[in-house]
Amino acid sequence: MSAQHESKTRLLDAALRVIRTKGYEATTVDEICESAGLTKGSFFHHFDGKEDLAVAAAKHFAQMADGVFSNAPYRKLPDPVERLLAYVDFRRAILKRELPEFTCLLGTMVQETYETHPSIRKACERHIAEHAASLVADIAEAKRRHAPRAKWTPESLALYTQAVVQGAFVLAKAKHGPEVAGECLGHLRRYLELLFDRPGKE
Amino acid sequence: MSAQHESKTRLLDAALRVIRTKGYEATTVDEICESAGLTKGSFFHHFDGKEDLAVAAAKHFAQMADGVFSNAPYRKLPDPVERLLAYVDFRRAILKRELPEFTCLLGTMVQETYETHPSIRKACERHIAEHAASLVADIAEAKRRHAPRAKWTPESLALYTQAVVQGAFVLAKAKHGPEVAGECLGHLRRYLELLFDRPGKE
DNA sequence: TGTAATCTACATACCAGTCGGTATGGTCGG
DNA sequence: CCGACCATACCGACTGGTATGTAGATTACA
Repeated sequence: MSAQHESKTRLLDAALRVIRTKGYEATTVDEICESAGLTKGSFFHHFDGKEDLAVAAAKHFAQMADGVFSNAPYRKLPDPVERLLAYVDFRRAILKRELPEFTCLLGTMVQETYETHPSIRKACERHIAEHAASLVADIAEAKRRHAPRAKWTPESLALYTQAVVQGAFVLAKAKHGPEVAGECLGHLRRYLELLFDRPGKE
Repeated sequence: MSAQHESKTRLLDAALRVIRTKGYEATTVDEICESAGLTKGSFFHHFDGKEDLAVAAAKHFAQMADGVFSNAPYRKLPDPVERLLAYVDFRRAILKRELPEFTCLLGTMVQETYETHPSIRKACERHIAEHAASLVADIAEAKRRHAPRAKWTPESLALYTQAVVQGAFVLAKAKHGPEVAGECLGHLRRYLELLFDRPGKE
């Protein structure tokens, strides 16, 4: 069980690396195999094909991300607003690495496949929605305390944070550097401070 | 001059349609030719290759978008804050059409090509930056009037609006519908209202 | 000894780009 | 006005390379 899973995991890890760098359509099965140190025979033993791999890679990516965020130290903060702001700060801190290491596989793949590969699109949709949902409880609690009569819903604000993150990645890729993404997250933080009556430092 | 340009324009228009639907790597030259009602001979007469086409398509898209925004009626509003909010509303109004008709060619292409096709990446970067720059004057004036001491720069806020737009498109593709994008633009509008001391309707 | 995992070599299809050729329309000497 | 010439636009069959996926043999292990 461990050996087989290790190979499958190696292929999935390789898929993350390559697809995040070149996109889904431009990555070849051969390249993933080479990057994983395996051959095509092994690949097609574990996956039905490239599309099946993409769906599995989306899940793999989501599990990895979920591990990172749910174990992050800021999760222990007692106040929901603090946790929310710390989430943004945490995302910002991640931007130090290389572009393919901090950008989102789901956003990358869905842009290419939303009309042509429904199964990939649905996988990306689901995992993005799940990550957004993991913010809803904190947002709902923060709203109850600081903006109970506001018209927006916690769900829409959670999705908005994801839109900012995805858009920040697009701009970072365009500018070939993470700085612009950091500034975007700064604006997102300011918005949250304003919504929840934090007298930001101006 | 007109006949030749018409063919080239037909190819560029076709490229916009196809690439916005399937992404850059998945679109084939043959498909663009067919969609334009021309043949490969004509294609390679007008463009050096697929990459050259992508750069030209980025410019073509930017020119088209520039025409839409600079001629939009809201541009005549006297107050810079009003113009800025109306820009967001205008973007929201555009979301009625089909996904490939309102999403951004530049954001789509740059996600795929940022590491592999520097010339395309640079074209996307430039045209996104130019569009953002077209908002800076209004933002700067609004800031001078309503938030002169705020720490953020007009340039960073302009880029932030583009990040939200790009991110909204990514989510719209994931959910296969424009509604979520509209809600994201609603949050963006609220942020601008808060920054410029508009007492939003809550 | 049988099953899952992996390998090598291959088949099949497709795609970017090429190439020789045709059509059109303008220019210029006579 | 005529006809030789030329440049630009366009055509479509072909090529070389590459991609996904297949098949059958081999290994590892239970």
